[in-house]
Amino acid sequence: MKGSRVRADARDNRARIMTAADEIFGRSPNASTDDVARQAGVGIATVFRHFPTKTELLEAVLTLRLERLRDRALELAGSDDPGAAFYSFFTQVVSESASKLAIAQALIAAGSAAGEDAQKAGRGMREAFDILLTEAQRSGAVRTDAAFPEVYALLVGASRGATAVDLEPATRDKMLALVYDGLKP
Amino acid sequence: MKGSRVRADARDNRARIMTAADEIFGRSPNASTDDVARQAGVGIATVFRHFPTKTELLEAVLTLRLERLRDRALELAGSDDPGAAFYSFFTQVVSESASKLAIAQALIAAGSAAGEDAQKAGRGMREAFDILLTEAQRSGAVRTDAAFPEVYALLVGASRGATAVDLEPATRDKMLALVYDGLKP
DNA sequence: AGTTAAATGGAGTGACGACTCCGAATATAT
DNA sequence: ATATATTCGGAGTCGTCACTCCATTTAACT
Repeated sequence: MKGSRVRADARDNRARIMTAADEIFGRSPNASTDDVARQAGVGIATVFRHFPTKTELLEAVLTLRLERLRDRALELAGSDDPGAAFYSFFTQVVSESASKLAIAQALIAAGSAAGEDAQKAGRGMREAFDILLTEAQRSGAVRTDAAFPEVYALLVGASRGATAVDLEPATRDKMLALVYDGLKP
Repeated sequence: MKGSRVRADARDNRARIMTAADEIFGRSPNASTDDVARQAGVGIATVFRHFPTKTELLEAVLTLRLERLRDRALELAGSDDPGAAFYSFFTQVVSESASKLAIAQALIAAGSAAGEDAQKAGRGMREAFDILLTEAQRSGAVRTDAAFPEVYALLVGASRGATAVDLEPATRDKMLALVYDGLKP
Protein backbone atom coordinates (compact mmCIF):
# COMPACT_ATOMS: atom_id res chain seq x y z
CA MET A 1 0.00 0.00 0.00
CA LYS A 2 1.45 3.25 -1.16
CA GLY A 3 0.46 6.72 -0.07
CA SER A 4 0.36 8.21 -3.54
CA ARG A 5 -1.91 6.50 -6.01
CA VAL A 6 -1.43 7.56 -9.61
CA ARG A 7 -3.70 6.16 -12.21
CA ALA A 8 -2.04 5.25 -15.48
CA ASP A 9 -4.57 6.93 -17.76
CA ALA A 10 -4.15 10.16 -15.82
CA ARG A 11 -0.41 10.18 -16.50
CA ASP A 12 -1.01 9.39 -20.16
CA ASN A 13 -3.54 12.12 -20.57
CA ARG A 14 -1.36 14.67 -18.86
CA ALA A 15 1.44 13.90 -21.27
CA ARG A 16 -0.87 13.96 -24.26
CA ILE A 17 -2.25 17.34 -23.19
CA MET A 18 1.21 18.84 -22.82
CA THR A 19 2.23 17.60 -26.25
CA ALA A 20 -0.92 18.99 -27.82
CA ALA A 21 -0.54 22.32 -26.03
CA ASP A 22 3.05 22.58 -27.18
CA GLU A 23 2.03 22.14 -30.81
CA ILE A 24 -1.08 24.28 -30.70
CA PHE A 25 0.32 27.23 -28.78
CA GLY A 26 3.52 27.02 -30.78
CA ARG A 27 1.49 27.67 -33.89
CA SER A 28 -1.12 30.13 -32.63
CA PRO A 29 -0.63 31.86 -29.29
CA ASN A 30 -4.28 32.90 -29.11
CA ALA A 31 -5.64 29.36 -29.36
CA SER A 32 -8.35 28.33 -26.92
CA THR A 33 -8.23 25.62 -24.31
CA ASP A 34 -10.87 23.72 -26.26
CA ASP A 35 -8.51 23.54 -29.21
CA VAL A 36 -5.91 21.91 -27.01
CA ALA A 37 -8.42 19.43 -25.63
CA ARG A 38 -9.61 18.49 -29.10
CA GLN A 39 -6.06 18.03 -30.38
CA ALA A 40 -5.23 15.91 -27.35
CA GLY A 41 -8.36 13.83 -27.81
CA VAL A 42 -9.69 14.47 -24.31
CA GLY A 43 -12.55 16.46 -22.81
CA ILE A 44 -12.16 20.05 -21.71
CA ALA A 45 -12.66 19.15 -18.08
CA THR A 46 -9.70 16.81 -18.25
CA VAL A 47 -7.42 19.63 -19.30
CA PHE A 48 -8.60 21.74 -16.39
CA ARG A 49 -8.28 18.86 -13.97
CA HIS A 50 -4.57 18.61 -14.78
CA PHE A 51 -3.93 22.31 -15.23
CA PRO A 52 -6.39 24.34 -13.16
CA THR A 53 -5.67 27.44 -15.22
CA LYS A 54 -4.75 28.19 -18.78
CA THR A 55 -1.81 30.13 -17.44
CA GLU A 56 -0.54 27.09 -15.58
CA LEU A 57 -0.75 25.01 -18.74
CA LEU A 58 1.23 27.58 -20.68
CA GLU A 59 3.80 27.78 -17.93
CA ALA A 60 4.20 24.03 -17.89
CA VAL A 61 4.85 23.96 -21.63
CA LEU A 62 7.24 26.87 -21.53
CA THR A 63 9.11 25.35 -18.60
CA LEU A 64 9.58 22.11 -20.48
CA ARG A 65 11.01 23.94 -23.48
CA LEU A 66 13.40 25.93 -21.35
CA GLU A 67 14.59 22.84 -19.54
CA ARG A 68 15.28 21.12 -22.85
CA LEU A 69 17.34 24.08 -23.98
CA ARG A 70 19.28 24.09 -20.74
CA ASP A 71 20.03 20.39 -21.12
CA ARG A 72 21.29 20.92 -24.64
CA ALA A 73 23.54 23.74 -23.44
CA LEU A 74 24.92 21.56 -20.67
CA GLU A 75 25.62 18.75 -23.13
CA LEU A 76 27.62 21.15 -25.27
CA ALA A 77 29.42 22.60 -22.27
CA GLY A 78 32.15 19.97 -22.05
CA SER A 79 33.04 20.16 -25.74
CA ASP A 80 36.61 20.22 -27.12
CA ASP A 81 35.80 23.27 -29.18
CA PRO A 82 34.06 25.82 -26.92
CA GLY A 83 33.77 28.31 -29.76
CA ALA A 84 31.92 25.89 -31.99
CA ALA A 85 29.76 24.85 -29.04
CA PHE A 86 28.77 28.43 -28.30
CA TYR A 87 27.93 29.35 -31.88
CA SER A 88 26.16 26.07 -32.46
CA PHE A 89 23.90 26.60 -29.47
CA PHE A 90 23.24 30.19 -30.48
CA THR A 91 22.21 29.08 -33.96
CA GLN A 92 20.01 26.29 -32.66
CA VAL A 93 18.15 28.59 -30.32
CA VAL A 94 17.51 31.08 -33.10
CA SER A 95 16.31 28.39 -35.48
CA GLU A 96 13.79 26.96 -33.07
CA SER A 97 12.70 30.22 -31.56
CA ALA A 98 9.47 30.70 -33.48
CA SER A 99 7.25 28.35 -31.53
CA LYS A 100 8.95 28.94 -28.20
CA LEU A 101 8.39 32.65 -28.48
CA ALA A 102 4.80 32.19 -29.48
CA ILE A 103 4.27 30.34 -26.23
CA ALA A 104 5.98 32.99 -24.16
CA GLN A 105 3.89 35.59 -25.90
CA ALA A 106 0.73 33.66 -25.14
CA LEU A 107 1.72 33.62 -21.50
CA ILE A 108 2.17 37.34 -21.44
CA ALA A 109 -1.11 37.85 -23.26
CA ALA A 110 -2.82 35.60 -20.72
CA GLY A 111 -2.10 38.20 -18.09
CA SER A 112 0.35 36.57 -15.75
CA ALA A 113 3.79 38.04 -16.33
CA ALA A 114 5.70 35.97 -13.82
CA GLY A 115 5.52 32.23 -13.09
CA GLU A 116 7.46 30.40 -10.40
CA ASP A 117 8.60 27.32 -12.31
CA ALA A 118 9.08 29.03 -15.64
CA GLN A 119 11.24 31.69 -14.04
CA LYS A 120 13.39 29.08 -12.40
CA ALA A 121 13.75 27.21 -15.70
CA GLY A 122 14.64 30.46 -17.43
CA ARG A 123 17.34 31.11 -14.86
CA GLY A 124 18.71 27.61 -15.34
CA MET A 125 18.83 28.06 -19.09
CA ARG A 126 20.60 31.39 -18.80
CA GLU A 127 23.16 29.96 -16.42
CA ALA A 128 23.93 27.16 -18.84
CA PHE A 129 24.30 29.67 -21.67
CA ASP A 130 26.59 31.74 -19.49
CA ILE A 131 28.85 28.72 -19.08
CA LEU A 132 29.06 28.30 -22.85
CA LEU A 133 29.87 31.98 -23.23
CA THR A 134 32.58 31.98 -20.61
CA GLU A 135 34.26 28.91 -22.09
CA ALA A 136 34.11 30.39 -25.57
CA GLN A 137 35.69 33.59 -24.32
CA ARG A 138 38.45 31.70 -22.51
CA SER A 139 39.24 29.82 -25.71
CA GLY A 140 39.48 33.07 -27.65
CA ALA A 141 36.43 32.49 -29.85
CA VAL A 142 34.45 35.38 -28.38
CA ARG A 143 35.72 38.82 -27.40
CA THR A 144 36.18 39.15 -23.66
CA ASP A 145 34.77 42.65 -23.35
CA ALA A 146 31.27 41.36 -24.17
CA ALA A 147 29.45 40.68 -20.92
CA PHE A 148 26.61 38.24 -20.44
CA PRO A 149 23.65 40.68 -20.42
CA GLU A 150 24.33 42.16 -23.85
CA VAL A 151 25.18 38.80 -25.39
CA TYR A 152 21.98 37.37 -24.02
CA ALA A 153 20.05 40.36 -25.34
CA LEU A 154 21.60 39.62 -28.70
CA LEU A 155 20.45 36.02 -28.51
CA VAL A 156 16.90 37.05 -27.69
CA GLY A 157 16.97 39.74 -30.37
CA ALA A 158 18.25 37.44 -33.08
CA SER A 159 15.59 34.92 -32.13
CA ARG A 160 12.81 37.44 -32.28
CA GLY A 161 14.18 38.93 -35.46
CA ALA A 162 14.19 35.56 -37.13
CA THR A 163 10.62 35.01 -36.00
CA ALA A 164 9.18 38.40 -36.88
CA VAL A 165 9.33 38.43 -40.62
CA ASP A 166 9.48 34.86 -41.80
CA LEU A 167 13.04 34.99 -42.92
CA GLU A 168 14.55 32.87 -45.63
CA PRO A 169 17.02 30.50 -43.98
CA ALA A 170 19.77 31.94 -46.18
CA THR A 171 19.04 35.48 -44.97
CA ARG A 172 18.88 34.28 -41.39
CA ASP A 173 22.32 32.74 -41.73
CA LYS A 174 23.72 35.93 -43.19
CA MET A 175 22.23 37.90 -40.34
CA LEU A 176 23.80 35.52 -37.85
CA ALA A 177 27.13 35.87 -39.65
CA LEU A 178 26.96 39.61 -39.04
CA VAL A 179 26.17 39.04 -35.39
CA TYR A 180 29.00 36.57 -35.01
CA ASP A 181 31.46 38.98 -36.60
CA GLY A 182 30.48 41.48 -33.93
CA LEU A 183 31.15 38.91 -31.25
CA LYS A 184 34.59 37.90 -32.42
CA PRO A 185 37.69 39.45 -30.76
CA MET B 1 -21.14 74.69 -51.87
CA LYS B 2 -18.57 71.92 -51.68
CA GLY B 3 -19.13 68.29 -52.42
CA SER B 4 -17.37 67.03 -49.31
CA ARG B 5 -18.70 68.27 -46.03
CA VAL B 6 -16.46 67.59 -43.08
CA ARG B 7 -17.63 68.60 -39.67
CA ALA B 8 -14.96 70.02 -37.43
CA ASP B 9 -15.76 67.94 -34.36
CA ALA B 10 -15.54 64.78 -36.41
CA ARG B 11 -12.01 65.62 -37.50
CA ASP B 12 -11.06 66.48 -33.93
CA ASN B 13 -12.44 63.27 -32.56
CA ARG B 14 -10.76 61.18 -35.19
CA ALA B 15 -7.43 62.71 -34.26
CA ARG B 16 -8.08 62.28 -30.55
CA ILE B 17 -8.99 58.63 -31.05
CA MET B 18 -5.83 57.93 -32.99
CA THR B 19 -3.69 59.56 -30.33
CA ALA B 20 -5.42 57.61 -27.60
CA ALA B 21 -5.13 54.34 -29.51
CA ASP B 22 -1.45 54.96 -30.09
CA GLU B 23 -0.83 55.36 -26.37
CA ILE B 24 -3.09 52.58 -25.18
CA PHE B 25 -2.07 49.91 -27.66
CA GLY B 26 1.54 50.96 -27.30
CA ARG B 27 1.30 50.03 -23.64
CA SER B 28 -0.93 46.97 -23.74
CA PRO B 29 -1.61 45.22 -27.04
CA ASN B 30 -4.61 43.39 -25.60
CA ALA B 31 -6.46 46.55 -24.61
CA SER B 32 -10.13 46.79 -25.52
CA THR B 33 -11.78 49.31 -27.78
CA ASP B 34 -13.63 50.67 -24.76
CA ASP B 35 -10.32 51.55 -23.18
CA VAL B 36 -9.41 53.60 -26.22
CA ALA B 37 -12.77 55.37 -26.21
CA ARG B 38 -12.46 56.22 -22.52
CA GLN B 39 -8.92 57.53 -22.95
CA ALA B 40 -10.01 59.60 -25.94
CA GLY B 41 -12.99 60.96 -24.02
CA VAL B 42 -15.55 59.84 -26.58
CA GLY B 43 -18.23 57.16 -26.76
CA ILE B 44 -17.59 53.69 -28.07
CA ALA B 45 -19.85 54.23 -31.06
CA THR B 46 -17.74 57.18 -32.11
CA VAL B 47 -14.67 55.02 -32.32
CA PHE B 48 -16.50 52.52 -34.49
CA ARG B 49 -17.95 55.26 -36.66
CA HIS B 50 -14.46 56.39 -37.59
CA PHE B 51 -12.85 52.96 -37.67
CA PRO B 52 -15.45 50.31 -38.51
CA THR B 53 -13.21 47.59 -37.16
CA LYS B 54 -10.66 47.27 -34.41
CA THR B 55 -8.26 45.96 -37.02
CA GLU B 56 -8.66 49.11 -39.08
CA LEU B 57 -7.93 51.26 -36.08
CA LEU B 58 -4.77 49.32 -35.35
CA GLU B 59 -3.72 49.56 -38.96
CA ALA B 60 -4.24 53.29 -39.00
CA VAL B 61 -2.06 53.73 -35.93
CA LEU B 62 0.65 51.45 -37.24
CA THR B 63 0.63 53.18 -40.61
CA LEU B 64 1.10 56.55 -38.94
CA ARG B 65 4.08 55.28 -37.00
CA LEU B 66 5.68 53.77 -40.06
CA GLU B 67 5.21 56.96 -42.03
CA ARG B 68 6.84 58.99 -39.28
CA LEU B 69 9.81 56.64 -39.30
CA ARG B 70 10.09 56.89 -43.07
CA ASP B 71 10.05 60.69 -42.85
CA ARG B 72 12.79 60.66 -40.26
CA ALA B 73 14.90 58.39 -42.46
CA LEU B 74 14.37 60.66 -45.44
CA GLU B 75 15.39 63.69 -43.39
CA LEU B 76 18.61 61.97 -42.44
CA ALA B 77 19.24 60.80 -45.98
CA GLY B 78 20.89 63.97 -47.23
CA SER B 79 23.30 64.20 -44.31
CA ASP B 80 27.02 65.08 -44.61
CA ASP B 81 27.92 62.03 -42.55
CA PRO B 82 26.03 59.03 -43.96
CA GLY B 83 27.58 56.68 -41.42
CA ALA B 84 26.36 58.72 -38.49
CA ALA B 85 22.96 59.08 -40.15
CA PHE B 86 22.63 55.33 -40.57
CA TYR B 87 23.66 54.44 -37.04
CA SER B 88 21.59 57.24 -35.58
CA PHE B 89 18.47 56.03 -37.33
CA PHE B 90 19.16 52.45 -36.31
CA THR B 91 19.51 53.48 -32.68
CA GLN B 92 16.37 55.59 -32.76
CA VAL B 93 14.28 52.79 -34.17
CA VAL B 94 15.51 50.38 -31.53
CA SER B 95 14.88 52.87 -28.74
CA GLU B 96 11.31 53.52 -29.73
CA SER B 97 10.50 50.01 -30.79
CA ALA B 98 8.66 48.88 -27.68
CA SER B 99 5.35 50.55 -28.33
CA LYS B 100 5.50 50.17 -32.11
CA LEU B 101 6.01 46.45 -31.82
CA ALA B 102 3.23 46.14 -29.31
CA ILE B 103 0.91 47.63 -31.89
CA ALA B 104 2.11 45.33 -34.64
CA GLN B 105 1.64 42.41 -32.28
CA ALA B 106 -1.87 43.53 -31.46
CA LEU B 107 -2.64 43.59 -35.17
CA ILE B 108 -1.42 40.05 -35.61
CA ALA B 109 -3.35 38.92 -32.56
CA ALA B 110 -6.47 40.60 -33.95
CA GLY B 111 -6.40 38.07 -36.77
CA SER B 112 -5.68 40.10 -39.86
CA ALA B 113 -2.12 39.53 -40.93
CA ALA B 114 -2.04 41.82 -43.93
CA GLY B 115 -3.34 45.37 -44.30
CA GLU B 116 -3.24 47.44 -47.49
CA ASP B 117 -2.13 50.81 -46.12
CA ALA B 118 0.14 49.44 -43.42
CA GLN B 119 1.94 47.26 -45.96
CA LYS B 120 2.49 50.23 -48.23
CA ALA B 121 3.81 52.29 -45.33
CA GLY B 122 6.10 49.44 -44.35
CA ARG B 123 7.48 49.31 -47.87
CA GLY B 124 8.07 53.04 -47.83
CA MET B 125 9.91 52.85 -44.57
CA ARG B 126 12.10 50.01 -45.75
CA GLU B 127 12.96 51.86 -48.94
CA ALA B 128 14.03 54.90 -46.95
CA PHE B 129 16.15 52.70 -44.70
CA ASP B 130 17.70 51.11 -47.76
CA ILE B 131 18.78 54.56 -48.93
CA LEU B 132 20.49 55.20 -45.60
CA LEU B 133 22.22 51.84 -45.79
CA THR B 134 23.46 52.34 -49.33
CA GLU B 135 24.83 55.78 -48.56
CA ALA B 136 26.55 54.51 -45.44
CA GLN B 137 28.14 51.71 -47.41
CA ARG B 138 29.31 54.09 -50.13
CA SER B 139 30.94 56.28 -47.50
CA GLY B 140 32.76 53.29 -46.03
CA ALA B 141 30.91 53.25 -42.70
CA VAL B 142 29.22 49.91 -43.30
CA ARG B 143 30.69 46.82 -44.94
CA THR B 144 29.58 46.40 -48.52
CA ASP B 145 29.04 42.64 -48.36
CA ALA B 146 26.06 43.12 -46.06
CA ALA B 147 22.89 43.19 -48.15
CA PHE B 148 19.65 44.85 -47.23
CA PRO B 149 17.63 41.80 -46.11
CA GLU B 150 20.04 40.71 -43.40
CA VAL B 151 20.66 44.25 -42.20
CA TYR B 152 16.95 44.83 -41.98
CA ALA B 153 16.53 41.55 -40.11
CA LEU B 154 19.15 42.80 -37.73
CA LEU B 155 17.22 46.02 -37.20
CA VAL B 156 14.03 44.14 -36.46
CA GLY B 157 15.86 41.70 -34.22
CA ALA B 158 17.62 44.36 -32.22
CA SER B 159 14.29 46.14 -31.78
CA ARG B 160 12.52 43.07 -30.59
CA GLY B 161 15.41 42.10 -28.39
CA ALA B 162 15.37 45.47 -26.71
CA THR B 163 11.65 45.09 -26.15
CA ALA B 164 11.57 41.53 -24.95
CA VAL B 165 13.25 41.74 -21.62
CA ASP B 166 13.05 45.32 -20.47
CA LEU B 167 16.68 46.07 -20.97
CA GLU B 168 18.69 48.62 -19.05
CA PRO B 169 19.57 51.40 -21.48
CA ALA B 170 23.24 50.76 -20.77
CA THR B 171 22.93 47.10 -21.72
CA ARG B 172 20.96 48.02 -24.81
CA ASP B 173 23.75 50.34 -25.91
CA LYS B 174 26.36 47.64 -25.36
CA MET B 175 24.30 45.24 -27.40
CA LEU B 176 24.05 47.79 -30.18
CA ALA B 177 27.81 48.33 -30.01
CA LEU B 178 28.27 44.62 -30.70
CA VAL B 179 25.88 44.79 -33.62
CA TYR B 180 27.61 47.84 -35.05
CA ASP B 181 31.00 46.15 -34.81
CA GLY B 182 29.58 43.36 -36.92
CA LEU B 183 28.41 45.87 -39.50
CA LYS B 184 31.67 47.72 -39.87
CA PRO B 185 34.03 46.86 -42.77
C1' DA C 1 -15.51 -10.89 -10.77
C1' DG C 2 -16.64 -7.21 -7.59
C1' DT C 3 -15.77 -2.98 -5.22
C1' DT C 4 -14.42 1.63 -4.93
C1' DA C 5 -12.16 5.75 -5.40
C1' DA C 6 -10.21 8.35 -9.01
C1' DA C 7 -10.82 10.17 -13.57
C1' DT C 8 -13.48 11.49 -17.55
C1' DG C 9 -16.54 14.24 -20.70
C1' DG C 10 -19.63 17.51 -22.17
C1' DA C 11 -23.30 20.47 -21.11
C1' DG C 12 -23.58 24.50 -18.45
C1' DT C 13 -22.17 29.46 -16.34
C1' DG C 14 -20.52 34.06 -16.08
C1' DA C 15 -17.68 37.55 -17.83
C1' DC C 16 -15.83 40.14 -21.38
C1' DG C 17 -15.19 42.14 -25.83
C1' DA C 18 -16.31 43.57 -30.60
C1' DC C 19 -19.84 45.68 -32.85
C1' DT C 20 -24.99 47.93 -33.57
C1' DC C 21 -29.27 50.83 -32.82
C1' DC C 22 -31.48 54.89 -32.14
C1' DG C 23 -32.84 59.00 -29.58
C1' DA C 24 -30.31 63.29 -28.20
C1' DA C 25 -27.03 66.83 -29.27
C1' DT C 26 -24.61 70.01 -32.30
C1' DA C 27 -22.13 72.16 -36.21
C1' DT C 28 -23.11 74.59 -40.35
C1' DA C 29 -25.92 77.16 -43.88
C1' DT C 30 -29.54 80.25 -44.55
C1' DA D 1 -32.55 82.23 -34.91
C1' DT D 2 -33.97 78.18 -37.34
C1' DA D 3 -33.63 74.18 -39.97
C1' DT D 4 -31.37 69.94 -40.98
C1' DA D 5 -28.13 66.72 -41.85
C1' DT D 6 -24.34 64.85 -39.52
C1' DT D 7 -22.28 63.13 -35.45
C1' DC D 8 -22.45 61.55 -30.78
C1' DG D 9 -23.16 58.36 -26.73
C1' DG D 10 -24.36 54.52 -24.17
C1' DA D 11 -27.41 50.79 -23.60
C1' DG D 12 -28.03 46.50 -25.91
C1' DT D 13 -26.73 42.05 -28.88
C1' DC D 14 -24.09 38.18 -30.12
C1' DG D 15 -20.33 35.22 -29.88
C1' DT D 16 -16.35 33.39 -27.58
C1' DC D 17 -13.66 31.69 -23.88
C1' DA D 18 -12.03 30.34 -19.35
C1' DC D 19 -13.72 27.58 -15.97
C1' DT D 20 -17.40 24.30 -13.13
C1' DC D 21 -20.80 20.45 -12.04
C1' DC D 22 -22.17 15.95 -11.92
C1' DA D 23 -23.60 11.61 -13.92
C1' DT D 24 -20.95 7.95 -16.07
C1' DT D 25 -16.83 5.28 -16.87
C1' DT D 26 -12.72 2.86 -15.65
C1' DA D 27 -8.21 1.53 -13.51
C1' DA D 28 -6.55 -1.00 -9.72
C1' DC D 29 -6.73 -3.76 -5.67
C1' DT D 30 -8.98 -7.91 -3.34
